[in-house]
Amino acid sequence: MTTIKDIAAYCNVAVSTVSRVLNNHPDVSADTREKVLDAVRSLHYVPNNAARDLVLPQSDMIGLVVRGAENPFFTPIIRAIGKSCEAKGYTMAMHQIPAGADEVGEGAKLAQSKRLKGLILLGGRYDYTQEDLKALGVPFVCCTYTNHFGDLDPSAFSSVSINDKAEATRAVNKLIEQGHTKIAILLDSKNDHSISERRYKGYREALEAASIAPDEGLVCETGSFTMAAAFKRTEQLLAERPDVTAIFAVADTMAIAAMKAIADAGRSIPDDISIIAIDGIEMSLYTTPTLTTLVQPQASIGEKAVEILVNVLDNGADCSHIRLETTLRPGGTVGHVHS
Amino acid sequence: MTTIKDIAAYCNVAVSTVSRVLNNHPDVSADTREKVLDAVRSLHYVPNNAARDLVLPQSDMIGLVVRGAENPFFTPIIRAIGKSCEAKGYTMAMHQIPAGADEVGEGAKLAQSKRLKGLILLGGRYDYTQEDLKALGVPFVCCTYTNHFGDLDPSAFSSVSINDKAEATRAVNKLIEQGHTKIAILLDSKNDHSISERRYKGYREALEAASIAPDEGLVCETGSFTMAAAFKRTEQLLAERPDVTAIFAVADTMAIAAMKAIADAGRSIPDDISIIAIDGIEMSLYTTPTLTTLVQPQASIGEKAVEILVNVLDNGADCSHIRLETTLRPGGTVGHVHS
DNA sequence: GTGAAAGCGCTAACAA
DNA sequence: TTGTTAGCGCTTTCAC
Repeated sequence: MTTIKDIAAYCNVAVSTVSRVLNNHPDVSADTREKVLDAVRSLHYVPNNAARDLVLPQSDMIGLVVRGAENPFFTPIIRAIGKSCEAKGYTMAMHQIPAGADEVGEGAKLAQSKRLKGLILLGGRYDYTQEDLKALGVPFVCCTYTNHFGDLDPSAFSSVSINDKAEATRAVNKLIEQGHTKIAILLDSKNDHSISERRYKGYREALEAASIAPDEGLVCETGSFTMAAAFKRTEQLLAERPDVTAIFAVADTMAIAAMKAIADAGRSIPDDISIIAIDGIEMSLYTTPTLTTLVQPQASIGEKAVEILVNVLDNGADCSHIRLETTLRPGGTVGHVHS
Repeated sequence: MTTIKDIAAYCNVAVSTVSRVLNNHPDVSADTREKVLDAVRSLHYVPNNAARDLVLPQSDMIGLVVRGAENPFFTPIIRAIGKSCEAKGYTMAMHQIPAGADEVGEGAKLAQSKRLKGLILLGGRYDYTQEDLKALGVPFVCCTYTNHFGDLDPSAFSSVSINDKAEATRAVNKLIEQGHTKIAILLDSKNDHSISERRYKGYREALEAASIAPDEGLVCETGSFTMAAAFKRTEQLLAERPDVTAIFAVADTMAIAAMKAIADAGRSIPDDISIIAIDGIEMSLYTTPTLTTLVQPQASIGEKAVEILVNVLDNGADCSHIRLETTLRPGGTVGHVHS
């Protein structure tokens, strides 16, 4: 393995000179610079990041901890975060963890072991406590969620998300407007302390405002965000409740699985069953009919997250919370009730 | 930041003792071990990987370079690779690069800067030259592809993939069996030196074997693997060639986009147009009708890749090439020709 | 069973 | 403009 020492020896200069060239310091003569650069190429030198990280007080890295990276909803957000980091002169280090894992613990480890400057947590829990964050030690922003169930002081963390409850209400209202009253909700769990719980609250509020009595038989918990679970649960719903005329799915993926179950059962969308969701993943543009959904501004979510963090890092700005709005993308899955 | 020095001071032992405890060396008294472990917890110690990597001759890391990670086809493979690495006592370091980027160059950098033991390249090019691999320096395995267009000596690299050409032939034969002769192919490019080119060859062979004259008007190049491009190109095909009765898409995502274009054009699947693809992503289970596709054994692909690499690493085994087979998953998108 | 000390590759004072 | 050197946190001989 080639090191700067080898380069230095090869060029008859000191290691510090090589280091200066490598880091684009100004105080090097053009001659020396060229000589070193040549040696770098011909000796196939590649910097050892471990050594660099070790000596540098901090890296220029922003850590991204993604919880459940198999979720296609995150893909465009991740891309946006990567691009924004680069544009601001930072490097993004992504770390994927399973859907159930502890993003704060992982983030803390990442932050220390890689000397991160800051952290973006994508798709985490809504219930951090002050205690949880003790270990973190660097500024961070919660991306796609905030801290509804924890006891965090809003001035101690940042977040970018939609208003899950309000958007859910808005989605369900679209169904109510069409005359639906037998409206099912398809969710992970009523009390997952995460988006399902928040969106369930919004669903209940919409029903209440329209004086529709809640109906436990229409609350379809799946126990996960997988399409397979959503499919099975929808089959069950259709079998048990022939009176249902509309479904609100808390995620596009679940809605797509539900649409399949509905089609398989020989019912038609939207004539027999209407369906609406929240997310706006690429795939939902290609269902037949096109899924009606509240599209989250995925790129903006990613960009804003980086913006907030960099502002804190570079300018010592205060923490902030951004609530973005969804855009209704009318598809063909919501229609008048026929019953 | 807590270091082993702090722990050592706190416990009144030497740093070497702390290091021994941290690395599970046997020569430490139970007492000392406990004391140190306690300190680790209460001082919130997290090892600094940079320092560890620096001093260790090699890390236990296997690098994974994913080219075009937005492709949902890769998701299960990545998961399998991660799990397998862990099971074999290795750590996976994933590095995502854009669809067009140079995976070998990136891999070489990664390998040297992180002192990787080996490398898995996911979704790379088929046309490496000996020269390209000079820089790499560690054993590697090509995952989902092999070296059809380059000049590599098969004994100098490993690969896990399907036989793209043969599987494409198989897919197209399924259409021919149903009486189709006006069979379009939906692909990135006829000469992308990658899966499109290989699968195009298979398509041509199937036609030839069935004495169907090739028809350039039915070769639909999209210039990318995006769904949007596949959708547009299918619209164009339907407009220009009302005689087409079947489509072979080189990827499930493209097939799903095509199905939407067909439905939007008021044609029915499979009555008017049949469609078959290769991949078997989760989403293709939830289209209506269910997509008929040749399912790649995604988990096995990932597992085999790790197995080969670890075998080379641990046992000095030779490079090897594994060709896996797909499984036909009959859906509802292929039917008899009606014309 | 434990400690002292060398050194991994690199950067950044400080000297020259 | 360049060289010398200390030290980042860690592991690992080599003594004791």
